[in-house]
Amino acid sequence: MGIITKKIKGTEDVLPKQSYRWQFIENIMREEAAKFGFKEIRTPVFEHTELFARGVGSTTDVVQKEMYTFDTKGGESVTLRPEGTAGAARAVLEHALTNEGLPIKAYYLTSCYRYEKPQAGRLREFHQFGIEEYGTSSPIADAEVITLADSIFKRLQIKNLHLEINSIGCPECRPNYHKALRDYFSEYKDELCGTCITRLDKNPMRILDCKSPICSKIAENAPKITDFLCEECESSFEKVQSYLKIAGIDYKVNPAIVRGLDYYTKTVFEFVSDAIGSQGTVCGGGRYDGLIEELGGQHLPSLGYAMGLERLLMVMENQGVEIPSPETCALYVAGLGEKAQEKAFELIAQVRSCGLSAETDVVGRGLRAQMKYADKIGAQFSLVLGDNELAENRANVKNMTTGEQTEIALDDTFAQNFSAVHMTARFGGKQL
RNA sequence: GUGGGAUUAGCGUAGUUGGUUAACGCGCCAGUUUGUGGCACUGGAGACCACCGGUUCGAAUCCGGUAUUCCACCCCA
Repeated sequence: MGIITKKIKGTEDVLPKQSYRWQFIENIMREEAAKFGFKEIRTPVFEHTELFARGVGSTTDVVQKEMYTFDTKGGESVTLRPEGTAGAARAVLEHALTNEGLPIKAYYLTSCYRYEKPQAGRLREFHQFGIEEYGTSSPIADAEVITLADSIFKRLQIKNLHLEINSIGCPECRPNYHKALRDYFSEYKDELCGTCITRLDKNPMRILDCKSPICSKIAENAPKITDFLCEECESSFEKVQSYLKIAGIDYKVNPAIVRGLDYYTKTVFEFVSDAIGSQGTVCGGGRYDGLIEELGGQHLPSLGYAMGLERLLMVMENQGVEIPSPETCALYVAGLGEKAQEKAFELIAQVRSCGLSAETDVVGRGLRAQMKYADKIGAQFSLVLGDNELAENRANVKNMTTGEQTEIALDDTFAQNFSAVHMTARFGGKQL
């Protein structure tokens, strides 16, 4: 296959036959977000590289080795967004949205780009639904956004998701914890894996997350963040948990949950599925109270998360969740000859303006082939137009499921009458 | 970036002591006389056997490299 007919590594096409699956979950996300008072924000697919370096954190893997960065003709460095929060935060600052009242509640539904090696549940272009809430430090907000995620998963009929939460402290208490971790792990410096030795300096919390058997063995007895949280962080974490209980959401505190993006503080959480292989995190997020300040704004406590659409779809597929099929064509009009084609063209226009879908032949097929096509696209009704029908100005509308035929006049009342027949067949005569 | 598996028509597959027209199912297109789909039958289109190179009289088949894909590590959604 030549290069021009081959998609770029790590990207996916969503074909016409499949797109309804995406639309299904996207619609649910939009609806649930609206119920919780979140409005969509759309930001550009690329931003100044510096925004991600500052926002996401220049020491993170995402920034260091996974960004699609390039220079424009004007000589500025821009980057395809590797995640959604930085752009949203930038927009909040740029448009001074804080002046419109707090909290600012927004969601996004977009593509993101990371130059990673593709595998199950991981692509280079992938799609996220994300929640952003700026201007609240209250634990009730933490619980609310988690509740929103939970209600989306419920409507998606996803089973066996585990919510794991943790608190990674704030700039007040985290340094103490980092120190304790460094002291502890330094004892084992000879045994730790290579990457963990670098982590010792840069971000010792990541060692807790290491999958190497030796490191994770050592990490078992490492100091726990929960013993180092300051009063503020501790009480906040407790309140988040009590609100989750009120909401009836099961969770597990997992001290090993450490986010890989630098902006997180206090509450962090993940929803994890075991149905899709090793990339099981279907939703991840938490608080980022320092982000807006980091980007040059005033202190504005904030939080949010993102869920991966591809991963969600994979879970649903593996769990056999039934996604309602899209409506099929209500009426297919088969025409015999040019006169009939013209009439067919006129009739389908009439039906469409009545709010129903209608099609006719556009490739010049014979009657039999047209009927086969009508069957293939799942047309609910069909109608054959020939000389007889044109002469009498009447035709039979055929119910493709039952074979039953109903005679309808081919005049201005056609669409109305067809609509009535269609309605009767679909809803058993009950008008909605 | 590291490691393992895979790669034959649109899709799913068959094809080993290397031998000439690469097979099957599904799908697609058309027909089965006269104006009606699903079933059945008939016919047709569609593959330089991922790419490049090597071994050989001869390679889909053996060897090497590249690409892509799947899976795992890393990291994350």
